[in-house]
Amino acid sequence: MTSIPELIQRLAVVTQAESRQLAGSAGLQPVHVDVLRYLARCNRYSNTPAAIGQFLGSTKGTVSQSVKVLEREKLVSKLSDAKDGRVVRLRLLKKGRDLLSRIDSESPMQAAIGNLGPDAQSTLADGLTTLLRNAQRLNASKTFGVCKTCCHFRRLGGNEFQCGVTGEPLSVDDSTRICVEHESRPASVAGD
Amino acid sequence: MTSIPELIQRLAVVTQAESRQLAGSAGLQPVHVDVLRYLARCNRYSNTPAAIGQFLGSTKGTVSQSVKVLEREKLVSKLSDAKDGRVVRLRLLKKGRDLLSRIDSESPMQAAIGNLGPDAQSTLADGLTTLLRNAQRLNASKTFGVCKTCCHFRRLGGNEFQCGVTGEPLSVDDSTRICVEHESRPASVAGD
DNA sequence: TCATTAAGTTTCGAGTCGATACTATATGAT
DNA sequence: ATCATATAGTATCGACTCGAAACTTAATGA
Repeated sequence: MTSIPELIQRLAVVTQAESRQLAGSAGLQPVHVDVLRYLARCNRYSNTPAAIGQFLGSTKGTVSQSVKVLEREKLVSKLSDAKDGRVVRLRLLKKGRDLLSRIDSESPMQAAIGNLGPDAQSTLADGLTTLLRNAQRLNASKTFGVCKTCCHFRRLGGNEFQCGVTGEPLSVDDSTRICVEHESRPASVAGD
Repeated sequence: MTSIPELIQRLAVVTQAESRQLAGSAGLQPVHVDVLRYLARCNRYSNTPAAIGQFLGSTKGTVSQSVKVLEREKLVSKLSDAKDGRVVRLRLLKKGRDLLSRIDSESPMQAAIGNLGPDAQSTLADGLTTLLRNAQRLNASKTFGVCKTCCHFRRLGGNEFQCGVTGEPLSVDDSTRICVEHESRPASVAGD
């Protein structure tokens, strides 16, 4: 019986090694793939270098460098925000999207999860979720959840939603995307 | 409900950020701590640069560099093997051991796991173990388990054990240490 | 004895990463 | 309106990782 920290570390090593290999086959570093994956999952408020830095736990300097590489490789494009001239908006280009799906389809880790059986998957997901929430709370790090699970998420009725922070309407698709502004709802249904 | 790969990735980011901070406070990189932790857990057959490389999924060149740093910082010492002049044996020095325990005691992730409750912990450990085994099998990577769970582990009777590969006797302590030569036993008790 | 293999080291180039200094745009208090 | 301050991002530096390749030394085997 191995301890949980050791298991997580092992899993992280395997994941990292796999990521290095898959990213390397495209001439990239693991972080670059992490950035692409984030951009594929985040909502329209969260596609900025600053948000990436918070999501990946790195500084703006590092993010700036990484983005430069991705831009050079035509995987991502920059455009500056219309309202605030300081902020840069990042767009995942087709080449980036294709790269991501290729990588995901070749990932043995993904396959390993698929081999797990639905029950095992859902209990594992539950355990990991609680652990992650705990760790994030103790580390005082952002939760970065999906819109739907945020305390500012308002259901207007039917398939109409609204963000309590910006007041903007949200589509069904919006509601499943990752947001920087995400705040967990005070544990309602989730097991403790 | 977030997907398992995403949960693992989030957990890895939090762990990595935490590790960077804790390692950084000692003037080290995360990898250095990983090496120290491995040396604290491995058995007498497995304290070589080559084994570290396999355990951490990096090349011998990289390991050589990292070990050089650890040696410079007096956290680890080298001595060459008596039987085989090519192999280097690494010893974790007191300063290294102390650093490790300080880091572990300050880790919010450790605390988060502690907050989990015994039942949640054991089901989580089970899920992670199966997932890890699957991933390792698919990645054709070494399992690196503890002696006790190896297919070459022989129980002689009482507290006397033996390694089927080297033929050497193993103590109780030996049997709980990580080994490079580890091979999983063909799934006997472990749940699928 | 000589080729081959294995364990480590060294060096190189691209890149991460934290730190720091910097630019440019927004915001807020007087 | 002005000026201090905060925020988003960029640029540069030094220590380090990492893969690759060349190299050294020691073991192994035909």
